[in-house]
Amino acid sequence: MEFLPVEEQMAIIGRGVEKIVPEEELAKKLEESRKTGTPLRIKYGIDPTGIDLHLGHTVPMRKMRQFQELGHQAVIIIGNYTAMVGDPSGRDETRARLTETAVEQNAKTYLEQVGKVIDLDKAEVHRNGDWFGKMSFSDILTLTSKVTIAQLLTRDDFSNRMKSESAIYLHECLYPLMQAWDSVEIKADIELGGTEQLFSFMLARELQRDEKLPLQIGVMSPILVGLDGVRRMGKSLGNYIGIAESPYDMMKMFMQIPDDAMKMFYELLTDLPLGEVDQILAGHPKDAKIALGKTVIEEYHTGEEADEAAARWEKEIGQGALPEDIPIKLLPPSELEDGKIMAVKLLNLLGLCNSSGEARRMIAQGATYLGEEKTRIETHDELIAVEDGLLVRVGKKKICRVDVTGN
RNA sequence: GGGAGGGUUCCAGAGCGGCCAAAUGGGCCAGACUGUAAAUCUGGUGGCUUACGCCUUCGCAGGUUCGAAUCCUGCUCCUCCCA
Repeated sequence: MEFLPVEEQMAIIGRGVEKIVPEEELAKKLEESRKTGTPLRIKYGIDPTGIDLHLGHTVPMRKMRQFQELGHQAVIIIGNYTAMVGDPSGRDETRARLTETAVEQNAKTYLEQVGKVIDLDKAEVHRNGDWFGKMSFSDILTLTSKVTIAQLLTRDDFSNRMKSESAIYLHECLYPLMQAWDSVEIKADIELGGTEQLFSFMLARELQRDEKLPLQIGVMSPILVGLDGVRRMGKSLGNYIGIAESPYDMMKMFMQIPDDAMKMFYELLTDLPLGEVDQILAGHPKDAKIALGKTVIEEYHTGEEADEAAARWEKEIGQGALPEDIPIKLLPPSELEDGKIMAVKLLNLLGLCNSSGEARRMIAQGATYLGEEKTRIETHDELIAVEDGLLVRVGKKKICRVDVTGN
């Protein structure tokens, strides 16, 4: 097996990485691997806790792919047991525990998605239940005797919870230990993850030392921010772009990120040379954002689809053209009087507003429009003459056509 | 087992027995602005009603009172402290 010179490998690995600990050992490992022709074992663990992976997850995953391209061995851990605990990292409350079957289902869809980024044919995939499931209680005792409570409590997430008097459950304390033990089991040389994983990564080294194994190195990516550009991209915050989403949906979301966040997105989600990125960012922010969206969308869909999505965005949002797919909502003709209906009732019946109170508010705020030419509805008791195919919209996002014919 | 403090509208978090559908902040929605955004500013954010108004909500169940989110009793759940 031929490997690139160490410096070249380091350059690729170093991109978009916040911390490598301990950094000096990485070069040594690479050196060693190159000399002996042995690929390094790169670990990345995912807990199948939900269904959708989002771009935040892809940051370490992309790093993994780069390692693969450099000729190293990808080792994916499906944390089916850790998922049952719930990672306390960066959380201020206990995660709901998942059942074994739910986890198993998630694991399947996860792998499909992971396969979009990582070359699964060349990767080892393990479930940590394979070893944790076999542990006896005394094995667990041995493992738990490696860490002190004080060590655990130094972690931010735990100490914050202590301060705010919220609960820390015993099983949560095992999480970092379990994650660390995975590294022992698979003899990891390098582990990928976000910066919040530092504690577990270091713990893994201690366990490996105990087992007389080579110590792993942590390669930690920065935390990708979400659509708000501030908080981390995460499912619970609802600010994420899922990798299974349609090209157009992705494009819309990309266009929503704050300008300032673009640089980070470029760095972490694309392979474009950073010099080129700077050039793009020096241009018009809107163009830069479209280019960003296209580049990323291409990875999960096709180039044509990415182009289409961009064109459609330009048309529908940029120029305010009508969307391609306007839902048609039935309005029972019996609701009409002389072909007319009260504005509030109309919005409510079409499901554009959840209650007539909301409809009233929307109208008062000037958020309701009729027809192609976007005539505003002025008052809540206005009588609207409804014709088949009438376009009704509320705000920017809700729109439909009325069907009064009953078919 | 003992003690203390809590459970309020999406979240956090105020709340004097009447002026509480309930402060404030966040989130979210809308409007203005704009290159999409962000930021900013403005408004909105239980339900029903054309309107006056009405109805349901403050862990649960009762009670005191003309009147309770606010007082009392029981239950329940949560957190902390001592053992």
